[in-house]
Amino acid sequence: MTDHRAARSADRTEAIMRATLDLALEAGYAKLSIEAVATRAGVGKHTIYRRWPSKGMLFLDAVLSMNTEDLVHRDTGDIVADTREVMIKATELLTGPPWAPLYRALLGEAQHDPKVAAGHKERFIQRQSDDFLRRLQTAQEQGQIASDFDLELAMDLLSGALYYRFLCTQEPITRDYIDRVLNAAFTGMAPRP
Amino acid sequence: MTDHRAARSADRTEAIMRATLDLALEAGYAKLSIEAVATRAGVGKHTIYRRWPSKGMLFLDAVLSMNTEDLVHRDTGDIVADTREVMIKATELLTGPPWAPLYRALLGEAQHDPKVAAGHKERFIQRQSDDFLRRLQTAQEQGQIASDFDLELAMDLLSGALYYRFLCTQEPITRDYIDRVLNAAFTGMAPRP
DNA sequence: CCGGCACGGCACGGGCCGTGCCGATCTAAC
DNA sequence: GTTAGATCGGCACGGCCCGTGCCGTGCCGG
Repeated sequence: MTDHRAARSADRTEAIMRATLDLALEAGYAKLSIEAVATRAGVGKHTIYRRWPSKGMLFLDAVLSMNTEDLVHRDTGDIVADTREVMIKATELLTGPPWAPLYRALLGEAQHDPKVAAGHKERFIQRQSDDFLRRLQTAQEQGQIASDFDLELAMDLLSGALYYRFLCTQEPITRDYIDRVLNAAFTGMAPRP
Repeated sequence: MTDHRAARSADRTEAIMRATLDLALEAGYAKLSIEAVATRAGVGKHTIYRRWPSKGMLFLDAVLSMNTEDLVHRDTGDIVADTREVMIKATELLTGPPWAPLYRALLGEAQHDPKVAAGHKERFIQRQSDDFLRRLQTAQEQGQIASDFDLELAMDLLSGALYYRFLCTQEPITRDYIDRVLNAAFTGMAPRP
């Protein structure tokens, strides 16, 4: 049966990604080596090189195999509340254990490897942005966002503040901070008469 | 004379950092090795290890040895124009040749090495933020920014959008984009009656 | 029964790590 | 002037990991 062959192959792939995440959590991404992954997964190095072209792409697949189905914007009619909900969930997921060091290492690797950067953008950022943009459009049509406001820029402002904290200042992102970001982005810096 | 000793030492330090930048520009940070730097600088490996604890910290010093004196906010009385000027200068400096790949690699390394992250934050981010915050306070006192607006958040919104583009989506940051960011941050997303 | 295919295991040359040791050079103290 | 100390470049080492061959095995499809 071909099913058996495919199933065996999928099992191996999953075992390799599992071993990758385990080792990365134990010793850090810097210490991660193909040899160690192969040994941990009970697999020959060829079996890894046959599936992934580099350590970065393997790590990308491993990290993105996590469940992100619940990072979807609901539509309760309140754009601020719905956005806040997803921002909190995303922050807790990506900057809390166990994913914080993994996601941080992934973004770090993306700065060194363009293929990892492209994969992350296409398979994670893009996916979240599309969903977010759809929700923003609905809100704009309902008059909850200024009709001439650039929605792509809204995403950059909101996401940017969180990523800036995560990647540059590396300070904790609290719920209070998220509230302040939302409030600031909606009210704007300009003085109100 | 002690001057001679200190001068020789400083010369070596500078030669090592120079060789580091040269090699990083030629072959990329990933290919950078202490051995190659030592050979290029005409120096023993010990001389490098005596000065820096890791490749990351050497690279941090090398990159930060660039001139950033001109990234200072002027005060012409127009906060938008002054901010725009620095945002453009900073973007051209950090995302254009020859510093783009170097600064990108530095941020990538900062995700793997906490000491590099701390050094970058303390010696670059903090320096820029302090200057920016001072200029924002003046503007707020003059009524160009809403009196109750969180100025730290203003920096996160403006800087965040640029860093998000640079590190996550890796799309070009044009002057038009900077203008749109400024405009969006000042007007806010909320509908205006 | 046999052909092919993916596999685990092993070994290889090569590169770089971080660390010792050596001899040369220069400084500072006596 | 001589000597003790510090710093240097050069060299070599064991160790780790890279990416790639090769071999023998077991499982599937024909």
